[in-house]
This record gives sequence, C-alpha cells and structure tokens, in this order.
Amino acid sequence: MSLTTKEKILKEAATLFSELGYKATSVRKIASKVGIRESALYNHFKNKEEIFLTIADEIFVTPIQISQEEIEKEAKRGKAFLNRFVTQYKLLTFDKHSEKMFRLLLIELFANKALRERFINEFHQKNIKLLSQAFFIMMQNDLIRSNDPILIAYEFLSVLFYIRFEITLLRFDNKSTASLATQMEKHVDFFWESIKKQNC
Amino acid sequence: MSLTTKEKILKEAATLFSELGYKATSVRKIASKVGIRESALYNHFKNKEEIFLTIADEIFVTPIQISQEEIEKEAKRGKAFLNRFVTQYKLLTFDKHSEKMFRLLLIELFANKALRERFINEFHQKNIKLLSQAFFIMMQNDLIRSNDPILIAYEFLSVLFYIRFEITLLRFDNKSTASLATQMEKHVDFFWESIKKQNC
DNA sequence: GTCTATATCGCGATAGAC
DNA sequence: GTCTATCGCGATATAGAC
Repeated sequence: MSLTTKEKILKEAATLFSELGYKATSVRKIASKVGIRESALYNHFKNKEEIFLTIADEIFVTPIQISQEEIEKEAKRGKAFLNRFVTQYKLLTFDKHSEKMFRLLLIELFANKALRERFINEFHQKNIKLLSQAFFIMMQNDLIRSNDPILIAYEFLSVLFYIRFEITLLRFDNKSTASLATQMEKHVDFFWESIKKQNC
Repeated sequence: MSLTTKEKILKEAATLFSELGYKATSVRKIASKVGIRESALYNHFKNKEEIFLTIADEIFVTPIQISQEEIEKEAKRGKAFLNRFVTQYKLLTFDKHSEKMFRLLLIELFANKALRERFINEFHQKNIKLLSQAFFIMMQNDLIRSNDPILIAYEFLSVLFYIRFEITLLRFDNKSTASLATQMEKHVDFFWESIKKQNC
C-alpha cells in the first residue's frame, strides 16, 4: 500500500484521465490529488503527455491470452469454447481497472489517432482472427453449419462489445448493470442455437 | 448557399465540436473559421455552451420514423421489415451530417450526463422497443421461432451499432469502409436464417 | 524531491468606438 | 453587427532556494 510518488501520480492521473479525458485533466488536479505541487510532478515526468502515454500503454495490456494450441484444442469443444471466451470477456468488463482503461480508450478515441489504430487492431482484428479460427475448426469438426467464419466471428463479437459499451456507460453513473450481466450468457445460448448443426 | 452569420457559426462550430470535442474547440477557432472576431460571435449566442447546446439538440433528431401502425403492418412481412430497418440504419450511418452528429455524441458521451441518458433512451431503448414489437408480431404470425423478443432485438441491434461504430472510426481517418457497407446486409441474411421458422 | 515564484500562453467573455 | 482593446483566469512549464 506504500506507493512511491511516481506510482501515486500514475494512479491519480489514470482516474482523472478516465473520467475527464486528457484535455480536461490538468497537471494541477493531478498534483493536488497526489498531495504535491505541480512543479514537484515534473521531477517524475517530463510533461503531461508523458504521464498520459505511460497510462495509455496499459489500455492494451490484456491479462488474458489464448495460445494458438489452446484455440485448436478448445474450439473442438464447440459451445464450451464460446462460454470460455465470454467468461473472460465478462471478467474484463467488470474488472475495475480494465473498466477504467476501456473508458479512457472510448473518451480519447477520436482525439488520438494512435489509439484508434490500436483499437481496430487489438480490440477488433485480434478478436475476429481468434474467433474466426475457432469457428473454422468447429466447421471442420461438423459442430456448426458451414458459413463464412469471419462473418460469424463478427456477429458473435459485436454483441459482446455492445453490451460492454452499455455496461461501461451505466457504471459511470453508478447505475445497475444486473440485467446486462446475464445478457452475455444469453447471447452465447442464442448464438449457439443459431449456428450449431441441426439434427432434424 | 447564402447563410446568415448565425447559421455559419452553427455550421463551423458543429464541424469543430465533432472533430475536437467541446473543450478543445475554442470560441476563437469558431470565430476564425466563420471569419469574424470572437466578440462579434457574442451578438448571436450568449456563450460557448449555448452554441453547443443548439448543435447537440440535432444529435437526436431522426429524419426517419416508423409509426406504430407501420410496425404492425410491416412486421408481418418478416425479413422485409428487417431489410427496411437496416436500409434506414445504413442511410443514417453514411449520411454526412448524421455521421458528424454521431461522432459528436461519442466524443462527448462521458463528459455529458444528459447525452448519456439520451443515448440510452433514444439510441438504445427506442430501437429495442421498436424491434421487439416487430419480432413479437413475427412470432404471432409464425414467421420466426418462439423466443424472448427483447433478447432477439438486442442481438439484432448490437451488430448494427458495432458496424456503425467501426464505420465512424474509419471514416474519421478517411479509410475505406467498403467491406463494412455490405456487412449490414450480410447481417440481415445471417440473422434471418437464425431466427426463422425451420421447415425440416 | 519538494517548495515558492514566475514566465508565457490561450482561454471565455466584456466594454465601448464605429 | 463588427471591430479593437482589455480583463481575469487557469493552463503548462521552468528557475532556483531549501
């Protein structure tokens, strides 16, 4: 619990940036929350931007990773793979720090081209690639009906993102997200029924 | 093409707000684009916030409306209703002004509580209500399998929103959205196959 | 490493001449 | 209705004492 001044700065700045955005967060406010003067802050960081960039790097640090081998193994299990994916997506959505970083990303998305590109690559493309690989394997194993794996991946991911987006909005105003917490599981059930091989 | 000064202010301010956000758009920049001094601007608006609020009102002005009667009539046509809905959603997504207003909404969403509430009500709830009514009618008419209409509405809308979100991001950097333009139609096809009554 | 003091800037907004 | 001039403020950032 005993943080260095530098760590305290990053902690308070992350909170402020993720609530007010880059521009509206002043060096003054950060210093005030830390309990030091603005000038003292410049002993730890070159300028405001350096503080922001240090924090922004965390946005794309995903604690959860699935290896290529795991995809191939897990995808053969069909719906169980989707459930596992959603469980991890839910953890990210409800984890306090991940929530903060996701909000920061959304707030700064149109102000920062680098963030936009990393969003497309790491939040969209990476997930689409992973999911379409899994759906392709499910088709090979005759678990789901034949279709474009990328289209299916798109359909599956979109709903999760939308729910996360809504949850992030509601939580910012301390509103209840109870109904949305189960929405992701309902999505897996509905989706699996849509794509699975029919036996009729 | 001959705009009054007040109209010019609104036009230039809308562009700036939708690119930089409220805070980063200065009265100075607006006046400069219009071709007048800042002080002259105050002859038309009380202050910066009044300009913003005038523009923000447009965000929720939807040119397209479907009446209750039309829903009941159109929903009976099943997939044709979904195609019509998506056609209108696509028009909004690719219309220059609507795109600008949507971006403004996304940029200011976490800075403005009123916008968040109107987003939930008018972009989410309103569409979910309309769609779930339509799906309910489709179930009554035995066009689609029995299920929770709200769940299905959620699944249908989420994908459209996600595609619109991505298109808005890509267009901001003048990147191609060609593949996404057809993605919405593919969504209808995929979705209809998922929910329609099977005859097997 | 923190402080006080200060430089410099851009911001929103107003007063008053034309 | 537009201009010049100006005010007061809060912002980022630096210099130099302790």
